[in-house]
Amino acid sequence: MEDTTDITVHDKELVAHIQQKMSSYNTITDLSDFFKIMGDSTRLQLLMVLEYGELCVSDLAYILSMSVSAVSHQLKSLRTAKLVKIRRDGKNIYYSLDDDHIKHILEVSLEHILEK
Amino acid sequence: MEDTTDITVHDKELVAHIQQKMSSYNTITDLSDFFKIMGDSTRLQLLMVLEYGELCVSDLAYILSMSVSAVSHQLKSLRTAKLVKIRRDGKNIYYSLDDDHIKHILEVSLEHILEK
DNA sequence: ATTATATTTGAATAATTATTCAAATGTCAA
DNA sequence: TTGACATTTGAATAATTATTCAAATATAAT
Repeated sequence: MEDTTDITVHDKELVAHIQQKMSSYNTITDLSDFFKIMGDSTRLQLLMVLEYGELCVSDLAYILSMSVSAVSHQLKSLRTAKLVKIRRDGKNIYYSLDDDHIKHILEVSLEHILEK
Repeated sequence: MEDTTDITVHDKELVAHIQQKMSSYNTITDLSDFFKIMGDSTRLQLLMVLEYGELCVSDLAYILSMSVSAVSHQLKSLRTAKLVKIRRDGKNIYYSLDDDHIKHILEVSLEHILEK
C-alpha cells in the first residue's frame, strides 16, 4: 500500500501538528544509518575496544577472536561512517576513534540497557 | 578463521589490558540489539513521532505514508524491545513510548548527526 | 629482486529482515 | 448476529549484509 487516501485518520489535530514538526527525510535516514552502524556486535565491539587506544587490525582481530579479513571489512564500514580514522606506521595501520560523541552515546545507551 | 593462534599480536600490553576490561558478551549483544532496533528508518520515525503523544496504528501509518500492516509489524518489534507500550480503547489500540531514556538518546544522537 | 609481513579487496555464500498480501482476530453498532 | 471497522498475524518475496576464501596491494627487511 502506497496510497494513504484509504487510511482513516482518527486524531486529525495531533496528526497535523506532527506533520508540521516532523524531521526531514535526510535527518531521519542519517540518524538511522548511524544506529545501523552501531547495531552490529562486531562493529560495536570494535568501537568499545578502541576507546582504550589505537590498535592495528591484527590486534583487533585477536581481541575479537575473528579473522583479520572480517575485521578489516567492518573497519572499512566504520571508516566510511567517519567513526574511526587510521594512521599508517610502516607495515601497520593503526585505527582509532574519530568522533568525540561516540563515547558519550555509548555511555548513555549502556545505562539504558543496564537499567532495564 | 576461528583459530586466533596464527594472528600476530603487536601491542601485547594494551591487548591484555583490554581483554581484562572487556564488557561481557551479553552486554554487547544487548547493546547492539538496542541499536539494531533504532537502525531502521521506519522504526526510528515511529519513535520520533510518538514523542508527541500516543497514536493509533492507522494514524501512524498515515503519517509515515505506509501500509497499516507494515507499521503494525514494526510496532510489534518495538513492543518486544520494550520501547513502546499499548493502551486499548474500544476498536483502537494506542501506542506510546515505554522508555524514559529514548528521548535523551535520540537527542544526543541527533546532535552528533547534525554536528558532522 | 626476492621474501615475509600487514592489510585490503572482491566475489560468493549464507543468514537476516522489511514489506506485501490475504486471511484471521477482536470490538462495537445496528 | 450480521456487518463494519481497527488491528494483528503468517507466509512469501525481495533486499540487504556479515563472513569466508582466495587473490591483490603495500611496506620493510634480507
